[in-house]
Amino acid sequence: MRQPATSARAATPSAPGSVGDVRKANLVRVLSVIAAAGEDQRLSRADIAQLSQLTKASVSSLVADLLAAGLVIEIGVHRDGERGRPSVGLILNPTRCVMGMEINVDYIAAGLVDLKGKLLAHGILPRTNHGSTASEVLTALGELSQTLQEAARSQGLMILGGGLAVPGLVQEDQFTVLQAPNLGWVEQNLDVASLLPEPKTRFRLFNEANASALAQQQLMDAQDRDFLFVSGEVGIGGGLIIDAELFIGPQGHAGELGHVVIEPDGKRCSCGGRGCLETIAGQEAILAAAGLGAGTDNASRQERISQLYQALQSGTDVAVNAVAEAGKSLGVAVASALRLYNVSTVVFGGHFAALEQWLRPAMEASLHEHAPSIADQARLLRSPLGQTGALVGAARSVVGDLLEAPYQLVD
Amino acid sequence: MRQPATSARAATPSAPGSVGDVRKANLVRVLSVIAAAGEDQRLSRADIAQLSQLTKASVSSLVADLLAAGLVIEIGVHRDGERGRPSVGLILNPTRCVMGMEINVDYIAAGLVDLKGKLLAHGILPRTNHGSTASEVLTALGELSQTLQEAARSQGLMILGGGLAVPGLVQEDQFTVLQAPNLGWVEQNLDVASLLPEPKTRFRLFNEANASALAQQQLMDAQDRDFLFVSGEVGIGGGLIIDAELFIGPQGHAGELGHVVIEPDGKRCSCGGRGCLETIAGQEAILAAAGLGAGTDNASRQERISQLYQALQSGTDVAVNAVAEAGKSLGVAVASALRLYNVSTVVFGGHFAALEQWLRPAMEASLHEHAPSIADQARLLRSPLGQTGALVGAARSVVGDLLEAPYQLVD
DNA sequence: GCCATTTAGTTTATGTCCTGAACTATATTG
DNA sequence: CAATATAGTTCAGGACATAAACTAAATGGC
Repeated sequence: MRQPATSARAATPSAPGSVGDVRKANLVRVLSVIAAAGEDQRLSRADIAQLSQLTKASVSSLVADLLAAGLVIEIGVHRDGERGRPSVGLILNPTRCVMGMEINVDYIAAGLVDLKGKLLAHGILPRTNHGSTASEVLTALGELSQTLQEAARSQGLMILGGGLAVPGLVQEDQFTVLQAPNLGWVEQNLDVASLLPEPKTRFRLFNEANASALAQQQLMDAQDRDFLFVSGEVGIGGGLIIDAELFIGPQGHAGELGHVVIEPDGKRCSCGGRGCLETIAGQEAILAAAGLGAGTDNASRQERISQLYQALQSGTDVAVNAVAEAGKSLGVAVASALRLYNVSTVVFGGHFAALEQWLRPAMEASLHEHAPSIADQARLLRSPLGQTGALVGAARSVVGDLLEAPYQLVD
Repeated sequence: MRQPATSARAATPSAPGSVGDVRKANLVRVLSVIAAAGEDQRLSRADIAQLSQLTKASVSSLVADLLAAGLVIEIGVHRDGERGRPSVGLILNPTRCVMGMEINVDYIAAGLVDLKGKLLAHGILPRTNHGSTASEVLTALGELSQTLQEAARSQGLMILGGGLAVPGLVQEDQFTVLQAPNLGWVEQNLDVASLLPEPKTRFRLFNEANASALAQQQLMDAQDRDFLFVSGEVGIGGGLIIDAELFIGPQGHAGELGHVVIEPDGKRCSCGGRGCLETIAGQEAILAAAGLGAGTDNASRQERISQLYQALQSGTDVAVNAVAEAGKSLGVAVASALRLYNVSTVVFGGHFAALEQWLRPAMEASLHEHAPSIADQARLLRSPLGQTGALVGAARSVVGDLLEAPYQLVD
């Protein structure tokens, strides 16, 4: 069971090498040119020919297929003030979309993302998922999905596929969650068939940090082709983008920054190890260090987190120090990760984004202390992604798959 | 799914998408089938047609081009005991080769590697390169190369390209060594033009650990498509193979295991950081911990290393403990790296291979302590590569490039 | 108002390359 | 020596990109 390892993409058809493959490749080429166009840009066939290095004749023929497949539509345009025959604008079909979904510890979410990667509609439902079985959660998510499917119908949107993000290790090809300690799941098989209406063309399962990294990618400059996204949720996840592609490693679990060893003689971790980053910079670890550990005042985690922010705002030493300590450890983990991956940009999301002002000084100092030769080029960014980040990323990745295999939709 | 950055291969021609590209792809396909054949296997055109999924007609035509390019030769075969027209055997041209070279701290080396990846001839010249300028070392290497070129001439071998491995960070596209602290080099531009005879088709520069990883790959089972090679030389390098391709990261420096942070409050490292693996498990660190630090008895490093092995053989506590301590730290670094890369096989080369029996127990214990959930699946192997490893790997990689771009040689 | 100019897009002839089927070449078996 | 089996080549046909010619539809100058 060989997995496409580094990107989990439907690899270029490696079957025979016939002339037909050229057309497949060129369909992708044309489509990617159209997809890369700016928001209000309406490329003509002539523009595409120039950008894609194909001839006008080829482009016309390829575009005809894409129109037939419904991936692209024509928009008549009369360019004022210029001579010559006016061009016909071509854009990605705005009525085609993909459903993105997320199951997190404290909520479920779903939304519709168009072929441009824009979130058209979404719903977030608070829900305590820890302890629920997968099927219970999926039932709730299925209802949320139904609501969005109706919204899609009323707006004339066609749903072409779906992506689901969960906070844990996944085995994508079998729709299985291998481990999601924060959900209390071990080896849960997800029956995702009911989440989407027919005809879906593709459904994929993602780790939450990986999906968020994909969403973050959309927000970055086009030249930022490499970065590490660090997701501070209940656990600490990581998603790595290399050469503008998600790098997931041989079994799809690369980027697990939360279990990088920071203190060889440190505390026991939930993973069974010792001294992992999560034991110092995980949500519960920070809370505990700030004197707000589980059980304090019988408060829920949400309440304790609120208390933490209050304490930070008022400058309470124990809280400030707890976060600074986490920042120091994050700096160490980042130093090692940057060395191993050879990336120079790190984007922090989740509670790390929220804690930024208290985290950053210690983190930067630690990075300079432990890897001065790369610290100066390193960029540490705060992610603006909110609760919809993971679902958008999951959907966007499925959109990417569709755009890279348009011939599956061409008759 | 573009791939260039992660594998540094001559990417599939991403220019226009013409019918001619099909032929290029099919040339590669046919050639890779021939290259994948066993040592004594002589595939016929019919065999190739079956294995490559192409028709006999196509294969005949493609093979004709490969014969013309000199990459493949025919060997007449009469298969006894079978009916039908006998087949004509096809094998990679055994008279084509690539020169692999290495500059290390204590020696320079060069050798000829055929298209099958076999080392045909080689020379190793002890030389203290630390302190020499790049041009001095290259002059010496050029002489060694001349010797091998004469050997090649006398055996009728044609040299198609070359690869050079150095113990440091390289910028391949400019033939520049950015840093090689153990050679005392900073930003050295290598004038490699004189190292090879014309017509060379390709020359590449490698980090030593990366090149060794490529050589190790040749020794692994075909299904071992992912592993981390850890090279214990004067420094500690790493080479990562993902999905049977070298992963070098955005700037080509991924895998720097030597500067993973093991002890956040540890010793200052030569890289400027603190607590890096090299400060504990580097050659000098182990020697120092064993009471054989630089300057001891005015002995050279080679002599001190000999003393270390003697002390280990006789069970001297301080030496045994020094190596065990290094093993523990290696276990920590490996735990983090396996988590970040999601590979499960690690191969140890250089002095780590030599120290295996003293290193392994502590390393395994440490890995189980710090990452028990993955330690059981992890395989820690000892590399049998000797001093020719890096040069073979560098050459083999260039061979791979040639076999993946045969159309450059086809008229 | 008309014609030259300009740009968009289509049509057509051509060449490349793969495919499948027919065909040739060369062996073994009875 | 004929039947059979396997290897490899030849040839007609189709898919596709290309370049150049051609049609379509606007603007601008006179």
